[in-house]
Formats: sequence, structure tokens, C-alpha cells
Amino acid sequence: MTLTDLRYIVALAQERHFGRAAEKCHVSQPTLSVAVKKLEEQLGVTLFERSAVDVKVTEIGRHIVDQAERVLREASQIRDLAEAGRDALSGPLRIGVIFTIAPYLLPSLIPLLAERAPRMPLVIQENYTHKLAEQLKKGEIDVAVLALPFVEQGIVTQPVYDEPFRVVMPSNHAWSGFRELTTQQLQEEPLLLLGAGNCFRDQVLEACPRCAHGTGLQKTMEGSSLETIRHMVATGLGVTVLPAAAADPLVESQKLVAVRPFAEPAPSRRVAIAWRVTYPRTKVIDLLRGAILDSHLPGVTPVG
Amino acid sequence: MTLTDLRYIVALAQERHFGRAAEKCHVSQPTLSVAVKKLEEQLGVTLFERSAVDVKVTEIGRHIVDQAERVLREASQIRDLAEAGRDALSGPLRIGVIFTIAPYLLPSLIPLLAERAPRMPLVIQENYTHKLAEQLKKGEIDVAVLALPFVEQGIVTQPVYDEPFRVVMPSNHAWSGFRELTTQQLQEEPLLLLGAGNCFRDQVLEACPRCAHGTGLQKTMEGSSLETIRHMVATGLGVTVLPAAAADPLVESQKLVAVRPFAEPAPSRRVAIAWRVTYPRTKVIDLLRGAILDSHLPGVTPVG
DNA sequence: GCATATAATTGAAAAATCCTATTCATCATC
DNA sequence: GATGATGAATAGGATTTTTCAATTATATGC
Repeated sequence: MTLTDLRYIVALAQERHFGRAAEKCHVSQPTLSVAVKKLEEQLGVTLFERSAVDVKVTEIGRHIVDQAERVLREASQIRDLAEAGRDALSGPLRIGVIFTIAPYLLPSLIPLLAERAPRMPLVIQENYTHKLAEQLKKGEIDVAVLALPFVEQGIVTQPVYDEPFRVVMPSNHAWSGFRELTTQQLQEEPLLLLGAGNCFRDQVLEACPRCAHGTGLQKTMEGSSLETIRHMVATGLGVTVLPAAAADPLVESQKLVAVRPFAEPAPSRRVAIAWRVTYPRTKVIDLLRGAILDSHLPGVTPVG
Repeated sequence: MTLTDLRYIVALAQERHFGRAAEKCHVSQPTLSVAVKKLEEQLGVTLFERSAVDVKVTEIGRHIVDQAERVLREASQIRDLAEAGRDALSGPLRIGVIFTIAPYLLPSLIPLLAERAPRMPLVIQENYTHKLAEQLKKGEIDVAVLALPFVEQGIVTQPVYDEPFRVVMPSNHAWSGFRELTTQQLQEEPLLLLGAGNCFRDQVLEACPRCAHGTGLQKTMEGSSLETIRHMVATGLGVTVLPAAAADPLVESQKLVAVRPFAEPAPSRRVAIAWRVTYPRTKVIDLLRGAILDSHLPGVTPVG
């Protein structure tokens, strides 16, 4: 029993004529004739009563033809589903973003995506890099926005932008006299840091190696966010390093803190998108990359 | 897209492994692999995300697999329907019976059929021979019980029994002294006849040719039934001819009328069943024939 | 009887299906 | 990094199925 067979018997029941039914199905009369007979043999029932003058559907044939119509309806639904899903830009996209990017990127990214792919609902979550890696591999999210390096089996990445780090301090701080700061200077002051697990913490410590095994002046704010740390700086509890997208808007809005760039070679991070090699909706990846760049995060430079 | 393809993707979605899914479908891994790929191409969507470590169903794939399961469920219904209908002795049987047989045959026939084919609902109607012929040809009834001769395009008949005619008269009638009567005698008395259209009327007139263009003694009871005529005889309005099955029970139950056979050669009718040559449920025909014979109509002789 | 209409049958060609063997890609281990 | 193991894709060939054109068989209508 094939879907073709079912189409044949439905047509035959409608036309009550082998020739016309065959024509309707774009096959020859013998083809349809043989197929119907074969199906009847397989099912072990006579579906049609043939005579030279006309073709009648039997009692059981009527029921089976009705059911065949139901099967064909459901089957054509499959094509419709495929039709609808063919557009890579429909169907939900599950995005994961690391904590130190999400609050600065998402407010502009989400409306952009919603506008460019209106039939693609967004399911977004913020998390640590290692959690996002797990979720990517399990297929719980489709794509992640995070900082390089990021090497995982079966996951590919594409850089999107480079983001320099900034020093943020109370506005009355001695350093605010400098146009630029060096990584060396950082160890002289109490440096507020994110808790373990945040890749940005590691990157800051990497940029200022002496801080890492250091003078005891750095203070880890376990469980905090960059925003919390920013407020702490504003109240004079210390200085910190923020990525440009987090720091630069403060220049205008926040008179309590001063923001200074690093002297070259300025530390920075490379932000990328990551997805399973096998992920089929490559168009969505391109779209996402474009939308991130068009979000115009302050201070960042597109890559590639 | 074939039902096989759908079975493949359903199995693959369950197993998340081409090899195991193929095994489950009793085909080789490449067969399933190729079929799935082909289906994906046809639909224009990726249903599965393949990787060496495991196979994931895509968003759209999930929907399509669900729909495929629905299609397969409906399709298996077809087999079930066929299974149920394979038994020729299930599904309604539409029987037509001529007016002059029905009242005597059906009371015993119906319970017999109901017992022998409990899953075969009976749709029974009484009518004239020419009406039954039409309905047979249109497929409105499946089988008819009637008197021969009956020649129609595309219809075959099988004799079931011969039924002699009887003379029925008021019990105080002069003829009741005879053991047998001849057809010649009939013209001497007012003979009550059925209306035109009843084949039995024609057969009686044929048996007694002189009555036909006759002495004016026959009275046509337009619109009446044999039962009506029987009551009229009982009240002394005339004599009549009835088929044995109608007449013989009166010998016991009806003291107001006398029943006499004809002298040889006794007029009789041959009762047969008729169906379209193309009618497939031949078992039902046999069953019906057997049940009619086992109804033990009084005075009749089985044929064949 | 002959012409017409219709379904079944035949026989050959085309298409598809399916399998075995092989290759390719990925990942894990040394 | 190299090597081996696992799992999916590909290639090639045999088999089966499907299909069609031509023909036959059957019933109907004139």
C-alpha cells in the first residue's frame, strides 16, 4: 500500500471510470487498473465492482476510500509543514548569551531580529560560557554569543567584533587625570572583579598578570554582575575594568565615574557566535551576525 | 514521499541512530540513509541534524515526524478496515423481495440470516419485480428474491425453489368437494387477482389463458396484497389462486377457506435470487440461498 | 452482427529500490 | 599530533517494481 495507490482509489471512486481516473492521476489506464487490483489483493477485499458500463464502489470500498482521503489529507499536511518550515527564518531560534554581553547587546539586538525575521520567535537565555557550551552540544540552544577562545567538539565559531577593555573609576579618582592607563597601573588599586566562571574575569586577569597572583588588592565579587560592580565603583569602593560596550555609555550618563581606555597594546576580547557544525539553518547564523553588528555597540570593531 | 519514507523518519526520530533505525525497519543503513536524504530534498527542509556522535531532530523535523506518525496511524486504519471487511459476512446486505414472497419468507428468513451472519445488518425492502431490477442495476440493492423469468443486462439469477399454485376458496364452496382442480375450472368463478405490476398476477393469467381475455369473471384488486385477497375470499367474495407458501398455512389456521392443489400439470412459479454479475460477495449469495431453503416454506421444492 | 466503449492482459522498457562494499568524517585515545 | 573506532554517506550492481503501448476480452447499443 502506497500513497500513490490511495490516490488511485480516491480518483477511481470519484470518476467511477478507470480511464478518466487514470488521466486524472497522469498515468495510463492499465497502470491504474493493475495498481487497484494489486491493492485489493493486498487488502484482501474488493473495493470496486467493475462492469463494462460503470464502476461501483463496494460497501467496504466506500469506507476504505474515505479513510484513504483522510490519509492523503494528513500527508499533504506534511508538505505544508515543510513549505512553512523551508524558510530558515521561521521557527524559534534559541540563543544563549554570556552574562557580560547580554545586558548591553540584547536591548538593541532583539528588536532588530524581531524586525528582520518576524516569524522567528526568540528564546533567549544568559549564562556562563561553559554552561552555554553544554547546552549547545545537547541541542538545548541553537547558537551562542560569547567571547573567544572557545573550542568545543562539534562546535564552530565565527568572530563578530573586537571589544577593547576600559578602566572605570570614581570620577574623583587620581587616575582620572590620565588620558590612557596601562595594565601595570591596575595593581596599584583595589580592583573589583567578577566571580569565577565568568570568562571576562579571566580575561582581565590575563591582561594584568601581576594582578592574578598579586598584591591582594583585587576583590572578587562572587555572584555579582558588571552592573553591580559599576555601582560599587560609583560609590568609591574601587576601580574596575569593563568591556567597552558596558563602559562607554557611562561617559555620557554617569558623572560619578570616569572611563579611560588602555594604552596600546590595549587588552580586548573577541566576541563570536558559536553553533553546532551540523546546525542546518545557516541563514539564521548570517542574520544573527548582521544584526549583532548593526546593534552598534559603542567602542567595538567588526571583525572579518 | 512514500509511506515507507515516513516509517523511516519516525524510526530515525525514535532511535536517533541511522543503523538502529534501519534495523528496526528491516532495511540496510544506506537504504534508510538515502531515503531520508531524498525525502529531505523533496521537502526542501532538513529534518535531522547528523553528527558522528548522535542524530538530532530539527525543530521542523519534529513537527514533520509527528505528522508522519499521524499519517501512518490513519494508513494502518485502512488495513484494519480491510481486515474487518474481508469477511464477506460482515457489512450490510441490501435485499429486495417481491411483494408475493416477502410476507411468507421474511418472518423465518430474517432470524435465520441474523443468526448465521450476526455482523451483517439486513436492509430489506419489498417491491415489484421491475422496481427491483432497476435498484439492482443502480446498485441500490445487492440481491433480490423474485420469480423467474427474469432477464436483465448484467444481472444473473440462480433458482432456489419451485412453488406450486393453489386454489383458495370459501370453505363452503362447491369446489371444496374436489381433491384437485384444473386450470380450466377457474374461469367458471369470479377470480380475485392482484393489480398490474405484480408478476404473480401475470403468472396466474398465464396458467389459465382463457381467464385473460375472458369471461369477465376475474376481478383485479388494484393496490391489494395477497393477504387482502385472502380475507376477501374468506368472506365469500370469490375464489383466488395463491402460491403454496401463502396458501398452505391456511389449511390448519383458517377454517373459513378451503385450499386445493391443481391437477397435473400444476401451475407453479420458480423463485430465484438475482444479483449483479459483478457483485463480489459471492459467499453472501450462497448464505442467502441456504437460508431461504432452510426457511422451510410449505409446499415448495428446492431446485438444483 | 457489427461498432463502440471499457477494463484486463501482455510484454518490454524504464525506474526505483535495495544491498554489499567502500569511503569519509568525527571523535577518543595514546 | 597520529591512530583506531564509530557512524553516516557514497558507489556500483542486481533485483524488483512500475509504467506504458498494444492488444485482448467482454458487454452494450444500433
